Formats: sequence, C-alpha cells, structure tokens
Amino acid sequence: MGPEEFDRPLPRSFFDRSTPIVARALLGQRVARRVAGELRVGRIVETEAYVTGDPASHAYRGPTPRNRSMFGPPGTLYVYRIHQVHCANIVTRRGEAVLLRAVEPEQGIEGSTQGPGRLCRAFALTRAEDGSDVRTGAFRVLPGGTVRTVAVGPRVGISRARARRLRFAEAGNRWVSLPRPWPRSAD
DNA sequence: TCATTGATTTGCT
DNA sequence: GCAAATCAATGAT
Repeated sequence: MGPEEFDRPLPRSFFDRSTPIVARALLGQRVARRVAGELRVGRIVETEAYVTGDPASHAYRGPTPRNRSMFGPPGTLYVYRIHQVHCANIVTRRGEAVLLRAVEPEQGIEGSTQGPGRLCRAFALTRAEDGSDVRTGAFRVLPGGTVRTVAVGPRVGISRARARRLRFAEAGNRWVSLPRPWPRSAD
C-alpha cells in the first residue's frame, strides 16, 4: 500500500448507519496511520458495537468530558484510557460507536494488535487522537475487502448487558482476541 | 475531597 | 481460572 491510498479513506456515509451494521461492515476494512513517514496498516478482524440505551456504553449517561467525542459526527475517533491502556472507537450515529478490538498486521506493525489495548499501542493511539476524524486525521479507515464468515457473540470484559450479542469477528482468524470465537457463526 | 469502578493485560496457581 | 496492577473518570459527600 502506498501513500496515495492513505488519502482515499472510506466516506463519512459508511459510518452513518446503524452501529451493529457498521461494526460488521468494518471487518475486512483497513486502519492506517502514518508515523515518521512510514505507514502502519492493519486489517480489521474484530469489533464490538455500543449503542443507545446500552448500559455498557460510555455514552449511556450522556456526554461527559471523557466521552464527548462519542457525540461527534460519524467517523469521529473516540479514544479513552482504562487500566493503563487505551481503547479506540469509531463513532457511528450520535452517542454510538464501534470498538476496534483486533486487526491483522499488514504493514509496518510492531508488536501485537490482538486486543483493544495492544491495538492502540501498535498504532500509538492516545487521548491526543481523541476527537479526530478517521477520514482526515492521523489515524484513518481505508477500504479493504470483505470477510467470508462473521462470527457473532457477547462482548468482552463488560459487567452489564452481557447477554447482547454485539461482538463481531472474522470466523477462524488467528488475530481475533480471547476469548475466542463461538463455535458457529452467523453471517 | 473521597470512594468506587473499570469496553484490559499479565502473570501466577 | 483468578487476582493484581494502578489510575483517571465519575458520582457521591
């Protein structure tokens, strides 16, 4: 992938859809960041959706200094810190977002990209990138391919709304974080 | 100002 | 499988 592809990100309309749809559609797409002239690229293999009325969502109780990015336009990056690590989300519709949980390394990646904390470390994402736009900012979402089969299951690490099946992953992909996919997939 | 909690990771039992 | 690390955001006092 060359530098010119970095300047052809997915359109804003891609993110202006229902969040579970976007979470699924993001599988197979790419994320990229230019660092010191070099490109770091990964293929998205695992995501989670956080929606309106969802007690597990940071936006559940309305805007706060931490989560205000979640109320920005579609394609806004929301980065927060928890337990000494950072996690990155992409805003879909107002107050909803998709958590990036894992990517498959494609170019210029050092270290693991398995799990939201490690993914952020690999792309050097911190609160400094919070609120940026994934079409024009330092960290972008670029067109990739599609995935053959999507596995669906409960989200990881939350204490509320655990029954909801809002975790999406490419079935069988080795870069998907633990706990590993559910035996069967639902397309 | 104080106490609680956590969209994680790591290491040990 | 489970708990500790370790700290900022949040909500209560």
